[in-house]
Amino acid sequence: MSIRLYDSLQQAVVDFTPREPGRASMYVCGPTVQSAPHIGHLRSALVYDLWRRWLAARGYAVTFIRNVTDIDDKILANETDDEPWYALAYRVELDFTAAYRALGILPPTYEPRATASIDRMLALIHTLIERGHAYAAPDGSGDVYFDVRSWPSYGALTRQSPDDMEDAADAPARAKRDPRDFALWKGAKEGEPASAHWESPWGPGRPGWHIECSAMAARYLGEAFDIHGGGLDLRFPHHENELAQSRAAGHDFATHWVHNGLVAVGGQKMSKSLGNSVFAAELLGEHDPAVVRYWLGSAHYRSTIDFTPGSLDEAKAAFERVTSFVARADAALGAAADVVADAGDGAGAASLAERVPERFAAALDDDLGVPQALAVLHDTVRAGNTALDAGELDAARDHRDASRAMLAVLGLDEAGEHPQSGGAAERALDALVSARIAERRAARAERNFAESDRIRDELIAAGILLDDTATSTEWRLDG
RNA sequence: GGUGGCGUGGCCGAGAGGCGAGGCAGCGGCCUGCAAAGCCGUGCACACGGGUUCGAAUCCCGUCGCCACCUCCA
Repeated sequence: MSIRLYDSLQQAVVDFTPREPGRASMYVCGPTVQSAPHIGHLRSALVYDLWRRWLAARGYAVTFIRNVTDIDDKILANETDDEPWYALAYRVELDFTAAYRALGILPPTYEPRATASIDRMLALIHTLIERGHAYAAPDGSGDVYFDVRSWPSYGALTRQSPDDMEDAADAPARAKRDPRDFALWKGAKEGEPASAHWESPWGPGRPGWHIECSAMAARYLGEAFDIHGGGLDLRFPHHENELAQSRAAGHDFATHWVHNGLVAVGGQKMSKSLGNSVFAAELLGEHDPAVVRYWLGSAHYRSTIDFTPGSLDEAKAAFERVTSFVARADAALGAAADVVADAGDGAGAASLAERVPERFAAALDDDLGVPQALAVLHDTVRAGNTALDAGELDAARDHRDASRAMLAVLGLDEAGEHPQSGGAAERALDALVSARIAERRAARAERNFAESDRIRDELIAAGILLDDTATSTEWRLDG
């Protein structure tokens, strides 16, 4: 029952083999905080959140590092007179944090910013030069490049040979030995703010994009760790370059490489030039975040998921099928139970995997098969509803508890709470609605159906749906 | 030019040689005063053409179409 995952480097589904028994270390490429988060960012974060939760549920003590790239060409390009680059980066980082939080993405063990590890990057660059895999540009620019030709296995991750690659557009203009060489360090240029420059042996400048991840992964996870994750679009050049520079520096680096599929919009790639980006703020503002989470998880993590106008409506219907069963079972069984445990770290959560059906666990063990796991969840819901219909409360309780545990593993558990059980506003609403329900029941008892239907229609118009059971009437919001 | 992926019922979306995952929508039924919710039933799906096999959506060959990456990308 070991966990299996698709390793991009080996290009095969392999057993997850932690370096230390019982521990799992993950490094995930976080965002460059240049502009507002979109659904692609959300999906990526969600994928690794699900991996992390499942590893934790399986009893691993997970160390999860996700970086923030807070110094970069594009961040500098987006600064204004009123907002310096670092303020922009920080503001956008807060947007990301808010979106992650809304979606129920657990905070990483640590979230390092690139600008806080410049010294580690410089040390790594120094090592690469010493080992003959990097060189300072001879043109006085202050740039330092990785020497692709000095590293024979360059291209291993994406199975490309440098000879077959298209030349970098900027290659001829720079003092590179090979057009494929990439910048480890970028010398300061005219017009750049002094606050974006750090001292180095090659003069003032700032780090290239890729070196930060190599440096921060080593800093917080060590020179070798278990899983490196990121979006499919980062495979090349970013991850290829990370791999090359870390290995060339003598680090074993990641054992496994995991890449998540991208999000398309109406079948098209989402891009700034097409102007079809769907931003986190609009998505989370217009839809229940739990529904967004359900939708983003409903396709396998490695496949492209397509956002279409009806996507979330369908996800909402499917998800509410589950939550309404849990609510229905709670109402029938009395007080809610106590099933949900913390899924974020290994402690106390190990038994969570034991509370989910075996088929559910097997699906997640097999390269995080969330779609198959959701099928098990829906099967459980059907069985639970059948048990409730038959008045088999013990069976219903088992199915409800199993459903709760599955929702917890998927990070969807908070959304399953009864709306009536919340804060003061909800208690007030419940009191008002319950009064109307009592009036309707009285009307029904007198077989005054015109009146009872009028009350029901009035509530529907207010966005409140009624469910009659044999003994009572439950209400829910038409969210 | 190089590398990787995809094409499954009205829609979404798993699976990977032999009982038709699951969801949404539809239709029929049960329940209900009527609804809603729920339950039961209902689909002869795997781009196309060959081949291998007792048996192919799944393996092989070819064809067509779509997509991603090749130094901005989650």
